[in-house]
Amino acid sequence: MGRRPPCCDKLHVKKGPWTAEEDAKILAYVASHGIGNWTLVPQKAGLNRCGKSCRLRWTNYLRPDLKHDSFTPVEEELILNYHQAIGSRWSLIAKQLPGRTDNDVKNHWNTKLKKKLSKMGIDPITHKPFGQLLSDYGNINAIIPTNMRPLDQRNQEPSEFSHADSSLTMMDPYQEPQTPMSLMPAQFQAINEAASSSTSSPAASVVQVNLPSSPSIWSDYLVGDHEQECTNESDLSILPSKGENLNNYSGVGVDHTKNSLDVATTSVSFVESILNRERQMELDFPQLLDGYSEY
DNA sequence: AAGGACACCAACCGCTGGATA
DNA sequence: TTATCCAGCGGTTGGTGTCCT
Repeated sequence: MGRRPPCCDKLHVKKGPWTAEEDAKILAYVASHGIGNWTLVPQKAGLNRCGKSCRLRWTNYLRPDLKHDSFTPVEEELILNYHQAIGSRWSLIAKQLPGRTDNDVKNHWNTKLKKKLSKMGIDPITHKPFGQLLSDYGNINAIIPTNMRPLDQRNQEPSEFSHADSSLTMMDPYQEPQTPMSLMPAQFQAINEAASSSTSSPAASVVQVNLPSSPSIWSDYLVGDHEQECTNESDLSILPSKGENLNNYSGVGVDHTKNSLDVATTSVSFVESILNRERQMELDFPQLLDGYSEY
């Protein structure tokens, strides 16, 4: 690809907060012309703004279908569950929340939900308790093949930092989930398929393993709150029934017939999930790695 | 009352992939 | 096939309001 020129003359366009007058111009333009080529909008609407800036103002603030009130507990729970499942794919998550934009969801996550999880002692990236992450960290040596360790460590078996419970070191990432997520809508299959079809983020490949595996998820700590909030049928309709097999939601090319190992029911660590997943990919798709062997 | 710390969120930046000439 | 344009995306920044000392 050739070098892309700037979308507008950045030195001479206005930046910063939008005025009511500018908003009115965008609204008037969209009302009469609809949404089309945003690069032409500033010129046609009489705005001294970058077209991209106009598009963002419309999509994130002016669109008539947007909600401007605060997030409800149900919306928050959905965001948390989707984030645990597919990572920071804000646009995909926002599509499941009518009236919310990816920017809204992202901001709410960064300012509220991330901190909320941290305060509860849960890592907002992996959605696992910090204590478990620390113990899993001690097991890294145990799951790295000997020939991949630094030379000076190859004769060492699991280090002194290893978790006392050896069952954690041989976890099967495809094991059955032990605890249903309190909110996991039926649309999840679709969203997860969308996530898997995208190549822009590595999250999906990790998520499909990570999603059903943790019995210690954030919502375990919120049962009381959640039960209070979800009192009407429309809320409850999106909940999996008690004991429902959440493998239905984990989709994305995982062969759950691999659950033949009768392993402990404790969860798989984030790192283990990645390493196990990569090993499985090597077995399933050896041709994918052909090109890398030269480097 | 002042001002520093913090929280919130609108807006920007830079990158990517799809469409098209 | 290549170059270009555009929309969409996620990460980051900066302005503003609120709280606390």
